[in-house]
Amino acid sequence: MPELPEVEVVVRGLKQQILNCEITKVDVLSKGVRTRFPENFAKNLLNRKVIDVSRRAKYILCYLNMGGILLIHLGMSGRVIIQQKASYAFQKHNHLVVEFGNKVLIYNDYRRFGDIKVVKDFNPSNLGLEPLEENFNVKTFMALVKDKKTNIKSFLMNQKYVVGIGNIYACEALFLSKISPIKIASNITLNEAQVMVKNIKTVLQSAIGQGGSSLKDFINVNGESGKVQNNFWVYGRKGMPCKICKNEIKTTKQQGRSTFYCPNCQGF
DNA sequence: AACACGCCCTGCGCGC
DNA sequence: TGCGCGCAGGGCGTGT
Repeated sequence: MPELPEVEVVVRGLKQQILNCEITKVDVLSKGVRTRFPENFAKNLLNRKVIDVSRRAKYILCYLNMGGILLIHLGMSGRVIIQQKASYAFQKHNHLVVEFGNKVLIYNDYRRFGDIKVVKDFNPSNLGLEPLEENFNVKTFMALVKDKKTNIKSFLMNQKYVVGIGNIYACEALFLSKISPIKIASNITLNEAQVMVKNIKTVLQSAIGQGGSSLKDFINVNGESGKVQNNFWVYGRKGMPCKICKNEIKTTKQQGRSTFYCPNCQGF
């Protein structure tokens, strides 16, 4: 599911729902997701208060009092849902239930590509620029693409350069920028970089405003779907007419993932 | 070093 | 109706 906008939507929902709330009970319902829950996982969380919720890349960071961060990554199919405790009912693939008095936070993930753990701090050295921050700009973008022999789509999706962009928003940003997904990153011109930086910010920001993209899995903490999927330019539109030039949208594979593009608009 | 690929999982839609 | 196949938004480990 989740790229930057979807994770951001979840983070904002969590802020509204569990900020300053104390963890009153933790139910571990499975062995874990991508990695196993450690022995002391539940005990570590008990009686601690959520003092802030933020996002770094596609990670959700729930800061706890007395130090430490509950770190959640949604993988492909992870969902974080907040419900009234009274209306909670077990669903298949629920892995974790964290109670905050009369509210519960549920982590559900059928593919188990997500990750949940408590960490002391979170400053990974392998995460790149936040695309919505000011230091993601033409200058930093040009510095990054310099010498990169990989194609621009793979570059955009590589979290060590720019974070938060996955398959959907890479396709969408490249389409809006009229750039071929197979263009070699180092061949990006200054003019193209300007257009791309602007479009990446716009696409992500607009998706946040629309509550994210819900293909099949994504819902926010209140169980609601996003709306971006109704407005994709190219993603998922194979064989359909380009919304700009009416030519047929095509797909190709890059690094094992589907790329959607307009051959006419993007020159490929 | 930089890059490509396979794999971790479950579920769904499609063609036969 | 049922089965097998391919495919799905991420990220990591491994190989070249």
